[in-house]
Order: sequence, then structure tokens, then C-alpha cells
Amino acid sequence: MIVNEQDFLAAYDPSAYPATAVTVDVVALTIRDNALHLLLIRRAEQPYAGHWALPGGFVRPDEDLAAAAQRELAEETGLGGDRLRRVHLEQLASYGAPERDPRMRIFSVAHLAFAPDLPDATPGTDAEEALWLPVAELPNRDLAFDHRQIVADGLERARSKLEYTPLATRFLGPEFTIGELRSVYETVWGQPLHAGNFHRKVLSVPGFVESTGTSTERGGSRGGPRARLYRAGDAQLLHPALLRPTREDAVR
Amino acid sequence: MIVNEQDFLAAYDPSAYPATAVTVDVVALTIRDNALHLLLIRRAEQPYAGHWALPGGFVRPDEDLAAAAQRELAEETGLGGDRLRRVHLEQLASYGAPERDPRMRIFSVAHLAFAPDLPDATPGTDAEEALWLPVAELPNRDLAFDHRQIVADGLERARSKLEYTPLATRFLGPEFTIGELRSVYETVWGQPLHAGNFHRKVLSVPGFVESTGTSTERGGSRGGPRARLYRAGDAQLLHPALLRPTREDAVR
DNA sequence: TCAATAGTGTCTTTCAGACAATATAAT
DNA sequence: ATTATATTGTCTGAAAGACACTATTGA
Repeated sequence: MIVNEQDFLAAYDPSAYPATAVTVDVVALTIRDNALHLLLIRRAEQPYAGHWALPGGFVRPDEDLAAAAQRELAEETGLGGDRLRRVHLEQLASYGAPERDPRMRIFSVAHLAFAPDLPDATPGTDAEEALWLPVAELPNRDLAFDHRQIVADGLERARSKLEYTPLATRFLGPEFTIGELRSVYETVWGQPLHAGNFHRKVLSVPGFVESTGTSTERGGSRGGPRARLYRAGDAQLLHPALLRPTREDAVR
Repeated sequence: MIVNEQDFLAAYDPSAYPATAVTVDVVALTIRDNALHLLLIRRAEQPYAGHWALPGGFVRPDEDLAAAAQRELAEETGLGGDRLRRVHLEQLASYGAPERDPRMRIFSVAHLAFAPDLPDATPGTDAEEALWLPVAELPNRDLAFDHRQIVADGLERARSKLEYTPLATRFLGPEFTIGELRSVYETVWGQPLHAGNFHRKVLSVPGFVESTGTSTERGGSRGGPRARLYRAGDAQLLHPALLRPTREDAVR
């Protein structure tokens, strides 16, 4: 029996299907004190009440995925639209193992955010607490649901994205020095880079950074010349890319 | 009022939430007659009955996302486990615009598949028809839902994946010549590559291919020497990568 | 014999990485 | 003065891309 689409939809009963829900979770990264930090909340509600988890929540009926992720991020960072606009937000991956949430079948669409240094986190309505945790301390924390895996995937994606996109600039303010940019790479990749080579390379990639014509007011805290200031350029991809050093040749 | 997790779950009523569903859709690519083909089905059921669409369907209660995608792919390719094991399947992205499906709020987790040359497609239960369509003919087809966007994202991901992974071999049989591998790249990227340079480069990337020690029985159909045969190596990433030629330097 | 293709050689340019040198500014 | 940092220079080796050449085989 073939009916037309209009009749079909009029007779369609969504509640006949097993209850399912979709959430967004956000792996939000920032750099504080030269260390990579991850935004976590302590859950106020069941399940996993009292546990640390990624900020996230149900997608609302009128929202698309990106809007939901943005809203969740805003709630936990306490930031309005202006400062949020400087945060990079992209979809990471979706997670849907049948038992990943004890309530019912809940799929999570994880997102990844790169934020400049922000004020301390302020818990939203469904959180008791919110903080920026140094990722180095992650091994000591239990995370709710499958959030440990999501964080691991997000960190790997972040490290990889610095290679071929200019998103490292999203961890910085609107103007920055090459040294500060290098510090972002060193922090995310967890290894020191050669200052001279890095400097020359960044300037050689078209559209990565553009000069502001100005310099810092002072040199480094322990001496050194004033550094020139740059802002993010208009490139969406780095070409040639900045590859991570010595990641064991060809991962087998 | 804080309750413990057990009590909370006992009282939890999933049906109190708006009806939501999650589907998987698969962008399945293969190469036939030196042209990139996409697996499409003609929908037997409403909505969009009679329209062409990606193979896909609801995730079942006991399935995770990858299993659902694999099942949907199996249904439309008519392949059993053995041949399916040679197909590469990965998660692509999720789509959740509020009005993307007229029935109710339906999120789709799209997947991307690279298949060797397979028999003609056989429609599953929810399809009137199934076929491998040359992607060059896509502009002439209407696709259901937001599947045009999903296909575009899948094609771009595929082109990009050939650069830094050895997945091009997944479009070929267990043994192949360097010329056949080059043909995959030329087909997916849509541009000719220099045979000599490609040859040397593929052999120089550790773990990309390994020699079988044998050669083809015959040369090319219009002459030429017999080519040596190779199989896929154990590398997961190509280092150095095979970059697409002249993609306008730094996409702005 | 002719044409097509496999595979190799060579050269130039670009880029990555090591290392060094110079200049500037804070303490 | 000393020290740290920014910036530039130089060199080596890897890799990309252009071009040329030889060898092999089907028609």
C-alpha cells in the first residue's frame, strides 16, 4: 500500500518507536600558564551525579547540532556571544554504544572547541562545579559515561589540526607574537620546537599570519628584544603544513 | 532532592521526552570502469518514496553506530561478511538540522565506505532499486533529505584521505599494480598524475605496499611490459604523504 | 614495426631540520 | 655585564615535480 507523503506523515506516530535521545558534548580546550586545559563540569543530576564530565546536554527541538554545542559551551564558560565568537567549534565524532548511558539509548555528538584564555568557568544549571583542568591531570580523574574516550579522540584531533590548519591562533588573543604561537604548538604537541626554524616557517606559509606593523611594548620578562605582533591571516589550510616532529614514521 | 542513581533510573520515564530517532547513512564509493561510483537506492517507503537516497536506516536497539552502518551497507550491496571485510568503513559526520526529516527529529550519523569493485547492487527491503551511480552524474539527480550535502562531505573526505592514508588500496583487489593504484588516485582526485614520479613515490613510502614477487600474466591491452604485483602494506598513515597537486595554495 | 606502458635515472626547486650568528632589551 | 629572547643566515638532506630514457610486450 503506497500512500502519498502527506497522508503518510499525518498517520505517522513517532511515539511508536523506542525512546532515543541525542546530546552534544564539548571537548573544550584552552591554554593557561603554558599548559593545555580541558573544561569539565561536576554533574549535579543523575546519572553520574557528582562525577566529572564534559559539558553537554540534550539537543533542543529547534536547535541544530552546532547551536546546541555552542549553547552548552556558553553555559559553562559564562561567556556571551562576543567572546564566544573567538572560540573555534567543530564537530568531532558521534558516540552511540547501546549501553553508554544508563537512562535510555542516548547518542552523543561530540564537539571540539579551541578557546583563548578565558575567565574561570562558571557552572551552569546542571552542574555543581565547573573548572579548567590541566590535561596532564586527566589520568587521575574518573569521567562519566564514555567521556574519557571522547576526550582522547578530541586531543588527538586537536594535535592533528594544528598541523594543517591555522587554528592554533584560536588559542591566542587577536594579536600575538611568533613566540606565543610557538608556545601553543609546544603545549598542544607536548614537545619543544626549534625557535628559529619555527619562526621562518610560520612566516613562509601564505595566509597563516599577517603583520600588524607593531611590536610588543616590552621584551620578555627576563630580557630580550621586543617581538613583532601578528594577527591571524585568511588561510583556512596551511600549505605547506607544519608537521609534528618525529611522530614515529608511518604509524603501523 | 537528590536521589541515588538506582532510584533515579527506576523512576526515569524516557517517553516523557520528544520523539527522536537516529539513523545511519552510508556514502559508499567504488571504482568501476575508471570512474568513481556512489551507491544509491530508490526509496520504497515514505517519506521521499521513489526518490534516490543514500542507503541507510534506523539504528537498532542493540547496535552501535558502526554495526548499523555495516548492516545497511550489506543489505544494499548484497554482500556477506567475507567480501564486506575488504570494505573500509569509517564514521563521516552527523547531521541534525531540525527539519531535515519531515517525520520527526531524526539525526543521521553518516559513514563513508571505500569498496573494491563489487557486483551490481541489490535493493534491500526498503528500496525499490539500488545502483552504483557515477559521481559525475550526481549533478543531474535529486537526492532525498540532506543527502546531497552528505555526499559532498564524503567526497571531500575521500579525496583528503587518499593523501595521508593507504586507503586507496581498499578500492582494489588483494593484489594490484602500481598503475592500478595510480588509477585510483587519478579517478578520485579527478586529475592525471605523473606515472614515473608516482611509481617511485609509492615505493618510497614505508609500509604503503609490499611486493608479492609476482607479475601480471599479460601486459596492457595495447602493449607494454608486465607489471609487478603488490599488496597493501601495514602502514596506517602515509609518511611522507601523497599530496594532491596544485590544490590552490592555502585554501582561503 | 609501432605504440603503449613499466620502471629507472637525473636534475631543479622546495622544504625540514640542524646549527650558528646577530641584535635587542630586562635585570 | 649578563642573560634571555627575537630574528636572520647558512648548510645539509629529504622530498616534489619535470623531463628523459630504456625495456618490454600486444597488436
